[in-house]
Amino acid sequence: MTDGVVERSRPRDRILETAQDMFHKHGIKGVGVDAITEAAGTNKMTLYRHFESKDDLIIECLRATAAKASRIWDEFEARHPGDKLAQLHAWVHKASEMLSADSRGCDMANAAVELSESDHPARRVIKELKEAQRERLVALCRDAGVGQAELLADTLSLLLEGARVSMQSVGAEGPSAQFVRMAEGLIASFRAR
Amino acid sequence: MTDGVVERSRPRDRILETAQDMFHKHGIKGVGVDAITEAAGTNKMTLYRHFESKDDLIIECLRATAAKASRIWDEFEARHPGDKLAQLHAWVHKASEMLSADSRGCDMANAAVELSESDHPARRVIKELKEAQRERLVALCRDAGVGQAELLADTLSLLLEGARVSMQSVGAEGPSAQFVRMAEGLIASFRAR
DNA sequence: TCTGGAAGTTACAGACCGGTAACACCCTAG
DNA sequence: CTAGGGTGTTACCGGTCTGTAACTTCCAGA
Repeated sequence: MTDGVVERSRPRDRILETAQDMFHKHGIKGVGVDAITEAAGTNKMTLYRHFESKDDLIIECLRATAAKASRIWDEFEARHPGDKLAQLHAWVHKASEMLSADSRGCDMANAAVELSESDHPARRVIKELKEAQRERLVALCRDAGVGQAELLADTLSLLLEGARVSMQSVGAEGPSAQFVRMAEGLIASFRAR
Repeated sequence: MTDGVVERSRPRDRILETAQDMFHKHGIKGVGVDAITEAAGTNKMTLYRHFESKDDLIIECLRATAAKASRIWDEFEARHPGDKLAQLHAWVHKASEMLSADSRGCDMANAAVELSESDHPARRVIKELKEAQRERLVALCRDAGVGQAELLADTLSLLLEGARVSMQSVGAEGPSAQFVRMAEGLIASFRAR
């Protein structure tokens, strides 16, 4: 289960899943299309029959990642229906859980770092997806009855983004280890007002 | 003054300065040694006479960047001698200033994202330099008389790291726009205890 | 003025990159 | 059974990458 996703499903799905995994682990510029297709148990021609270019594949991977994240958000609502504050705490808990489980951070943020050309087609996609996530967190904070919901959401957002990138520089014993304490403290402090 | 640093100084210095600039703007994997030497007004052989490899050059660039940052810290002490709280506020102000002036974030964090191989020689250097910066911020918070200095320092650190990476994903109008408000609010809140 | 070392020049090696052409194969729908 | 679309295979293109070899030029210090 390291790199080779060779279950029998349709080649396009295997390529997408494998590419997501490899881009995440090794970075976008650190993985060639040959390596992806080989790990997906197929070949380069099949990749280019399903995706216009590597850039196109990158974009589809980012969309797939965002869709996964969206499903996790749906779980919060399913587990704590109507209780927005509980959902916010679930968000903090889940974020911390994912920090512990994986040290390669956020695919979209990493892609934004790697794809420095300002006109790269993936950049507008990254921006769109990140903005959607931001709005969702703002809405959650607002519905949880917190004053200054935007500010709390943005602060939590920066904290998490920072934790994910700090993990990659200094490891799990660095500042990111205190993420839950920071986030819970902030929520309490904003609610107290 | 975009890329070409062709003033007459010693080739090694020109290469180092140019490489820093180009790695920062275009990413490490986005710049080849040929492009660096050309922009530095020299050639590849000269580069390899002064640096063992591209990896070695990367490491020297990171050290140079950290040295620059260290000089900025020294300015805080020079401008507000003894007044640690003023220095902390100066840190916030300077951080925000640098966020506005540049949207490519922290070279060390970016390098950690790009160089995903866990045994890359630059990784331990990044960790060392980042840990030194963390200790310096912790000391500043402690000397400023803040309770829970470590927690404040780590929170500020994650906020800034997050702001720098968020800037690259969603731009300057995103959550990072509130950095000063967040940081000042945190400092006030920690001091109130 | 002579000399030694630093720097510049050209060419190249060997690997990898994204992307394409041409063709053989297989499996399923009709 | 047959036709056709999806898939696999091989070879290739032009470009870029890090790194090296061999040679020339330049310049400062004795």
